[in-house]
Amino acid sequence: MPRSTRAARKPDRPYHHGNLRRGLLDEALATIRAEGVEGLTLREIGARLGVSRTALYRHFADKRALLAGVATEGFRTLRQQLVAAWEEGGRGRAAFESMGAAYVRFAVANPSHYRVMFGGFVNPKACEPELTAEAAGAFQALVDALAALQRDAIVRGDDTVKMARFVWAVVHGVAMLGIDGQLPEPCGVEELMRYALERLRTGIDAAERASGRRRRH
Amino acid sequence: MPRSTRAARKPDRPYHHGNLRRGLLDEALATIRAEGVEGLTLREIGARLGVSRTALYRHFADKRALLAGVATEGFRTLRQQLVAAWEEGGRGRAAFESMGAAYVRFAVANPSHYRVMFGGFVNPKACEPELTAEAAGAFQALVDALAALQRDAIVRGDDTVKMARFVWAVVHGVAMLGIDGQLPEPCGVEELMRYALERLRTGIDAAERASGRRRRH
DNA sequence: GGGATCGTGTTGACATCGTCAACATTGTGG
DNA sequence: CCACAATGTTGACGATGTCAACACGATCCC
Repeated sequence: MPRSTRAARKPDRPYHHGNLRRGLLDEALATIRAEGVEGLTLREIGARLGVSRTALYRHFADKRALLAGVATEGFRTLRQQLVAAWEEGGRGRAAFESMGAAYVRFAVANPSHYRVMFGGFVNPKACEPELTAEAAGAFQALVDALAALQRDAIVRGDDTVKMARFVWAVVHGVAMLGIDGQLPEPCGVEELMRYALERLRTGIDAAERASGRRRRH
Repeated sequence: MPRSTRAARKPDRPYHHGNLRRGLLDEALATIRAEGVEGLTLREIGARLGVSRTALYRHFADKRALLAGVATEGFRTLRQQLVAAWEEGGRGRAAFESMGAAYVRFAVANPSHYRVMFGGFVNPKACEPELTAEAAGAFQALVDALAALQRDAIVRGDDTVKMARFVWAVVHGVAMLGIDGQLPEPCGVEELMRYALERLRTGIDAAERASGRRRRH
């Protein structure tokens, strides 16, 4: 029957449908982006791909597995944007703040996708090794940047991973506030992020700290 | 029929079942706590209360409305614990840090409940005025504490709400990391929180900032 | 070249869920 | 005492995730 206007001269067309797994991930992400995570239904994305409802069970064990795949790709994209911001920004302090802005920008631009990544829809318990690996990769981008800043004595010499977790918490929190609409306007996120980066540097204490209390080792 | 061993001399027993709305909220929270948000089913909590499945539609318009109620109570509890930590801690810097610890403790002790509050299951768009009011109340506790610290010149004189948002983002981010199991051990949250409070005070910059750059107005 | 075999997609069916409409029951006010 | 509103029940419906059985298609092995 009319397999729609597909199935053409594409070289990588393994079997019946041209790379269904790819299409499933794309279509799922599109649906999530349009209608939110709750609006995702397996039957609909099957129909939208011109394929039956249970076809995806040959590529994903579960609905959660599909969501895990979407989350995995989200972490991959996020890492790419973080690394790009870091490298294009000159790998200095400005680049670091550019990373923070890129993080929040990603979250605000793709709120539903971001929620799939962090909303607890996927088991963090190593059920999906690829997911945890990709998430760790995105985090590693932040760790690497912080380590570079430490080498240049721009930031404190604390335990890098611990400091990275702190920074991650800050940007994650700002992104969450922005996504949940708990900020005045949509553009309020960027203003809050600017302020957060400032306070991230100097802290919130009243500015009377002398240069004592140095602890380099 | 055996209405179970209830319906006794309780004074506040408006109609057939003794305060069903209260029971629904409690049972829903218990189920969520035990099986997560996804495991909540209206039929099951009805059965667990010895009541039919559609009984709750007399008290909540929707499943989302029930979840909104659970979230509302979560914000109320959270605010109470925040205020308690602040007041019992002496309303000083130590009390402020105690507030942060209390926040994260609440989130880690009730991860599923916390997720209902922030997981996007409820519309932030003023659909539930009581929910937004209670959430604002919890946030206000933080604003009040920060304002007090500002009066005592313990923290910077920045815009209080903006600084409160920043602090909220930090504790929210730390809590999220802890809930998602992205931290080594369960007790890793408290260690990260301790570190986060330290860096919240002093920032992450290398400690060479002179006392210049003061900006009091 | 022709079956065996595995990968891939389809159909049918089922249990479960949220929700609505209609009905029953219970407490309250005139 | 009786209408009435508040509260709870039953039946039913559409939608959904998922499994079992089957059908098609490519590839491999002799």
